[in-house]
Amino acid sequence: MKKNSKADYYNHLKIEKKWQKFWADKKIYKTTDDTSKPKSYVLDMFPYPSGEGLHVGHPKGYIATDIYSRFKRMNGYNVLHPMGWDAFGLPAENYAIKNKVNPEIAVKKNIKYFKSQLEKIGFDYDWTHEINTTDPKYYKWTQWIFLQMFKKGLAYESWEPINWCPSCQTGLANEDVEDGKCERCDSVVVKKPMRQWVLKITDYADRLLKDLDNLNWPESIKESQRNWIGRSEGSEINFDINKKYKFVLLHGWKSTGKDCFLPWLKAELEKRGHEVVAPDMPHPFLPDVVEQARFVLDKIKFDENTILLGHSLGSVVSLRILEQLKTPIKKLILVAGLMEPKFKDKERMMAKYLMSWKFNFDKIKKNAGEVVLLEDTNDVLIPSGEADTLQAHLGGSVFKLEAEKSHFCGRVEPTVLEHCTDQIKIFTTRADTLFGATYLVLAPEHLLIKKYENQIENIKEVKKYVGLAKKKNEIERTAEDKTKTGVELKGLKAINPTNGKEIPIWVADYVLPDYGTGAIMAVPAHDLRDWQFAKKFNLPIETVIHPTDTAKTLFIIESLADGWAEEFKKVGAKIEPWEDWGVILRFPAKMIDKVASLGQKLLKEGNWYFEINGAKNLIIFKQAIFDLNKGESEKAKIYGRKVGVAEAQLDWDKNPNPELYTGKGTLIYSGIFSGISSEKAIPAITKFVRGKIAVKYKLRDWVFSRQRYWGEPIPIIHCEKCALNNPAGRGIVSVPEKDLPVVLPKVKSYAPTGTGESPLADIKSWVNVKCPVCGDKAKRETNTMPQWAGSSWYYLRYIDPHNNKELASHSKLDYWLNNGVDMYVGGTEHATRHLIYARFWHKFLFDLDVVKASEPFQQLKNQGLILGSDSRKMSKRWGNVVNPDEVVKNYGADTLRVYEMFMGPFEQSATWSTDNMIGSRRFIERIWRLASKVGKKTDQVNPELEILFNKTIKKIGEDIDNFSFNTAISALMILTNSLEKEAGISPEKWADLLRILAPFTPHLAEELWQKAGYKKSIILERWPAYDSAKLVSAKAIIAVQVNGKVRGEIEISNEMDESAVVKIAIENEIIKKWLIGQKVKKTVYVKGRLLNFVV
RNA sequence: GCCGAAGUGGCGGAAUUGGUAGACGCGCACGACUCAAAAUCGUGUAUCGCAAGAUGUGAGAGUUCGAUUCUCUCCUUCGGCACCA
Repeated sequence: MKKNSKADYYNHLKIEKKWQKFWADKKIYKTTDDTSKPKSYVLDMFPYPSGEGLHVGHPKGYIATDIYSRFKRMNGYNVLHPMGWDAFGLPAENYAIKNKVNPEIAVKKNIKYFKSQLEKIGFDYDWTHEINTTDPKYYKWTQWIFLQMFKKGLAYESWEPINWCPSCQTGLANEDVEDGKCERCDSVVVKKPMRQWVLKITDYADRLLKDLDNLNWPESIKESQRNWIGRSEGSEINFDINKKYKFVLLHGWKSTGKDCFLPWLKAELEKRGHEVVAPDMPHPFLPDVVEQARFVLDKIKFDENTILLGHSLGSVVSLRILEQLKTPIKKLILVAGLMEPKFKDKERMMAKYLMSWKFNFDKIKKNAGEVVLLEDTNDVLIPSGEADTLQAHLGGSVFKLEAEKSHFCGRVEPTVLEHCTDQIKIFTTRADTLFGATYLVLAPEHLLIKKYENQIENIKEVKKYVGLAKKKNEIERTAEDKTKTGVELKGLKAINPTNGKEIPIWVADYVLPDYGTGAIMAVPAHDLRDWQFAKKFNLPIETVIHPTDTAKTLFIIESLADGWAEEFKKVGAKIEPWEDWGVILRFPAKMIDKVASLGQKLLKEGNWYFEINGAKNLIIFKQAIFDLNKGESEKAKIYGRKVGVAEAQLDWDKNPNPELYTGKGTLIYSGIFSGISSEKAIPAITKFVRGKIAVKYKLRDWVFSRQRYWGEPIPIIHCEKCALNNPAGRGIVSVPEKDLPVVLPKVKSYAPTGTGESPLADIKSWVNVKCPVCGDKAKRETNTMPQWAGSSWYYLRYIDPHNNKELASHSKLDYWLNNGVDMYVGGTEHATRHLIYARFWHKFLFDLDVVKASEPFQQLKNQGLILGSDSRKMSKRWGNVVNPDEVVKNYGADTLRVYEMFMGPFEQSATWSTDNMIGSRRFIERIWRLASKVGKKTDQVNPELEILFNKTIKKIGEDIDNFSFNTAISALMILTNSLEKEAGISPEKWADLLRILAPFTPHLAEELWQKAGYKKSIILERWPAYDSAKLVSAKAIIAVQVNGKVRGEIEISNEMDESAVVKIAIENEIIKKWLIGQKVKKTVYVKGRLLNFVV
């Protein structure tokens, strides 16, 4: 008390209040749009203003951005560091329901409290940029963005079953569900079919994934997003269904024999077991349709199992035939069909006069069964749109395709074949295992089950299973110890396209309806789930992949010259005779190199060898000679197959007890693909079975409707009259932009109705409106947007928060967001929701040319949690919440700031300890006391201090840039410790210290700055520069090692070269002791660090 | 199961183009100041050992003159995804 007069006492309450008022009065932190300066946009994830207020964990990120933004200001940047409120959402609404008050009121109160808490910590926010997502002036633009998405087809209505939380009484997005439970309340989510608005985020899946690579974000967040998007590349492959039909194929004008795809189609269909008749028509060069129809009817019987296919003029014949039938056929396929003489070439226009073009379409329609119309988009003979005309008379489905040759004149027309047979499309990432597909599995929701209802023998059993599966919720369906259930669709079989084998079709709930095609091929030998299923239901298991690294390698030669057998045995080969013409050598894969070099020697002695497809198979032929160096490997392979090498491989590894192997490897038992690697087989087999490479994502479209009150109304109007006028548009009319915002009305009851309608539906005066298009009676959409809507674009509004013409001015957006937000800080909990949604919206706005950069947040940092003193998450439930107001009151805002930054690495979680905080308080008080030394004369100048100052200034700058605040503060403490040892501090050094301290402890720095006689705010000062020539001291103490162990220390000066340093070292008494009697083999000198003697 | 991050004193943590492990802070011990206490200041503080010295960064191996840092195998903790074909 005697030493410290009252005025000298560090009174944090007084000082902090004083400077907070000063900053506010002088508008120190006002952001300007001065575009001559470089900009730095520093952003915090804005809080949801809950009733509980902030706890000490919340400000951790805000303190970091505050330090960072102050540092940027001092380095000449124009800084935007705003704050606002994400205030829509369930807690406010639930509070409103309970207390029967408008949530607006609670939100206002909470914001006021939050703001007062933040202001006490001394942040440099420019409050003139404050925003609130529940302000109609703000959500006007949220609605506007929604409308732009609607216009582009990215917002659509859907009736698909969605996740419904029975407790929150609202639909949820996929992202809101964790382990089948509602993320918010932990209730088990159920599937509920209902009308909802959905945003097509999947259109952006590829870009959302790719652009992650260039972001300066924590790897873990990027990885989470990659997992969430879940891209997988695979193949879509069609499996024919084995229903056998009688096909009647009718060719067109002149298109007989080889000029047409029909012979090929006939062969393909016959291969699949169908009966096919393809008659050659009479007078093909001068056709008479009536005559041809009669000809066919005389020759061929039609029944309910017949499929009639007509190509070109053959389609006209088909129509004539159908007119005359007594009973309907199965299916009519018209390929490049026509019903009027509309040929483009003159010769064929004769047809107009050759025959009658009048048809009894009622009769035809009755007899046609299922109708399929195929049109070539590049048809040179008949005009486009003919299929549509036919459809108008016959019904059925039109497919507009690109034929192999115009007018379907290719000799091979796969698309036609596809429409002839019924198929199941599957998605697989392992097309290499296709030969091992022994059954198919459909999801219970698969449409095919309904289509084949009449042909499934056990349809009752199937329907029962499907019904049960649909009732199950996500948890029941996926968890349950993963026990497999399922039912076979009896009477139906699929055909494995690789080998034509019939395989059973099952329905099982382990196949999900909304991923891939909702159907899979099951390869039990190489997939765990299929394996479990096959074991349970006793389905065949066929091994087709062998692990490459453990594979025995096969080696076939015709005969071995003398001595060679011995050579091969030496490298571990076993030799057996093969067939009646050669021998097989088997050897472990790891010996491949040695065997190969023996093979090389054989080659030189006049034998020839080749390697099949890079698999570790070595095959030598004596009689056939193929020189691989002359590019004859293909020929050699063909020869190999001819002499049965591929077959030999099939026999080689037959295992009566197949085992599960899910890895990739070398193909076996896969026909001509045997011996090649999985990687090569995937595209090759896909092509072989006419599948196509396809990409699937796990990401689902964003369910955007909430059946709750407290959210942005979706700006859509439903009009029945418009729906009648234009059925395709379904009467969905967007609210005209001039009528935005659609303001959330006041209601009597905020409680959700539970019926899937929002409480807004009850307000007749609000719901009933005039249709903006036709003026008729219409109704407003009553769903609201999810909480994530407002936060998906808020960083844009901060830039120009009061603009009532646009969401923000173009020029300001260009300046502040030319490369996105520079620094974004928040918690990891937003990895797969806010951060994906915001990227999606930003990319959409980028496509609209609203923003310049394709990504919103260039750099992202995640703050670690602050846990309660019991190491649990701070929560009212545990009673471990610490209110920053208390800490600020008792220890001061600056102490809180230093402590939170010094607790540990920024991204790591740390346990709160009020005891530990005392260190930060002491540090601040030590600096306070240091002020008394300023200007006092020092006895002698300390050159080391100069070095330390320069080093510290450099380090702090780098550390702030890297968010390494804990080490920055440590460096400040080291500097302070050394200054305490000085008798006096020069005013210049003092000013430097205060300036590097200012971002961390702004109140303290301002106070001491003012005391030192400066008038302007310290935050307007420039960051001190360091002298890079003064970073290393002239003298250094280095370690001396003997054989890598530290044995002593010596003092050297920096200019000394190695020999000088060695000289000092060997004269050192302690070192000497370790070198006596030893011979120094080598010395290693690391400049300024250490010297090592190797003895 | 797949992917990612991490494991260092009593505690929070520091140190990476491979170069003195434990900076800085908390705590603790002793001392100074005081009638006394608090505050403050000083000294010490990885482990074993009186010492010389030995050991030591989750475990084990390897590369190297030298490894917390690089390679391999394994263990533990945390996070993401998960019947996703």
